[in-house]
Amino acid sequence: MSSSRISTNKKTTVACNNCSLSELCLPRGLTKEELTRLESAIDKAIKINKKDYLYRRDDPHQAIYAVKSGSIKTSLSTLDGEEQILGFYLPGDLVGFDAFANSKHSCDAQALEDTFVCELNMNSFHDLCGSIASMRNGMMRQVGMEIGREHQLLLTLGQMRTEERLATFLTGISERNQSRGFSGREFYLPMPRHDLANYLGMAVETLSRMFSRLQEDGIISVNHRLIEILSPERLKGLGHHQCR
Amino acid sequence: MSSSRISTNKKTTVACNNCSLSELCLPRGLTKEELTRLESAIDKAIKINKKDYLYRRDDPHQAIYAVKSGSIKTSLSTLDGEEQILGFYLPGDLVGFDAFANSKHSCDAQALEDTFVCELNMNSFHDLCGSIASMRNGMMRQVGMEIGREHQLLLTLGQMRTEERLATFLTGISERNQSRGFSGREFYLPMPRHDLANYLGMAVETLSRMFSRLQEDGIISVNHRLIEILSPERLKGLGHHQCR
DNA sequence: AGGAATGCTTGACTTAGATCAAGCTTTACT
DNA sequence: AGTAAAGCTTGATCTAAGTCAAGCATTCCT
Repeated sequence: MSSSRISTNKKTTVACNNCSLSELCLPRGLTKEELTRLESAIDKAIKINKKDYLYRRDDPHQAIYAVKSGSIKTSLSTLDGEEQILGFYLPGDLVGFDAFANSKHSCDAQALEDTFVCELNMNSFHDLCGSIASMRNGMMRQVGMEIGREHQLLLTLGQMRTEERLATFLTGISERNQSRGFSGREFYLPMPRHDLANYLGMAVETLSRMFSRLQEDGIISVNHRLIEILSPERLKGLGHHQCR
Repeated sequence: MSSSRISTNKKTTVACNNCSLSELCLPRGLTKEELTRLESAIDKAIKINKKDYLYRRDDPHQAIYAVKSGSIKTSLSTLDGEEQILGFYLPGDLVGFDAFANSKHSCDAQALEDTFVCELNMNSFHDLCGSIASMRNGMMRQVGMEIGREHQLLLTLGQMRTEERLATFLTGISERNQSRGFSGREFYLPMPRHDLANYLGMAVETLSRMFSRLQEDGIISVNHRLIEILSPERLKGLGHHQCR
């Protein structure tokens, strides 16, 4: 009813160097001139409404996206109507590398809540990667981190029992939030139980039971999507399968 | 005893344009001059003995490797001595992208059998990516394919029952062999049951039972590691969770 | 060639987690 | 505001797959 605010795909004027995420999503060591080039190539603060798709499988690869606020999930859908969630992308994360193989996206990317992204279109991407070495390296690093995240998830799905999967996930989110300057002790999960269960390869009921268990054990406190970590040590200790 | 052949890390003189894998591992559309540059940057036919490591976690990122013959498995090891196999790399595949995140390998890469690889060291890699656009694009495509493979495995581990996992795996190997000009009907699996079971997230015993089941159903014929696919259609039909 | 170790298969039994079912709470819609 | 629809939790039951155990086949080593 209120809303004089235009809220769909409207560019705003937040400059990259004022953006709190610049240190996360931009490669370091650009010259002033290079930074200007990068900035001018980026479309800023595009809004994706909750449940809308940032892109869908088979869409042409138009851009790489940086999540500024909100969150995105990527997933594969199967012919029989099931889905497998591949990743959750939070502020500071880059999305869109799945289309590198053949210039078409190979999965869906959907907003879990109203989300703002910055967008670097692929033409500019190619230009910048061609002419700026640190840009190329920064992107390689990002792709490598993406591969690393997926390896971690494979380990989770392949080796861990359900309780350990959840414990590892929560520890990961906590540490991630902390490293971004948010609270690692208390945070909201942006995704519904259904999505988290799918991501962690278990039934919703099992996930719910594991939340309850961790709460009964006094390790966390759960209030719907608000999680408080009471004992980070014990939570982390449940992750037996940490990488050597 | 015999062996006048030196068999360790000895360069041989197979030129890239004579290599049957060139069409697989090289980006298309290089000029003659660019191809020469690439060729001279590549160390050819380095032998990795069975069970030796091509690299280990935390090793510095020295090169990208192309499997010429033999096979490589990559894996994560956990503190409690478990491992999760992340991928099997067969002739024509590229290995080593796991070190993109921080110039150190994030997993182990071990030869399943005596294996020959070609090696493109990272200095040359950076040079070539900087100066040759099609080289850059080819590498991006390869990284994208790597991400796609991992997505597929996540779907397998997250959604499929054990029989379907094996069926999907065998169909994949079969199609891959076919597309490489080998037989899609009959082939040897390069990995022991133990490794395949780990990769597919199940116990060895379960894997063995699933092989037996598929054989009893007349879908495949199993003779240790030699697999013959009797009914590709029925095998593929067991993969309910194909991507939309 | 012989023995040890590794790899694979099959059977019997157990269990972690799925499924089914119900109720309760929060959010969304008109 | 009031109702419908999602979302979440807990309990009871069932089952796919894990574990334990044994035996045979193959490869490796001296």
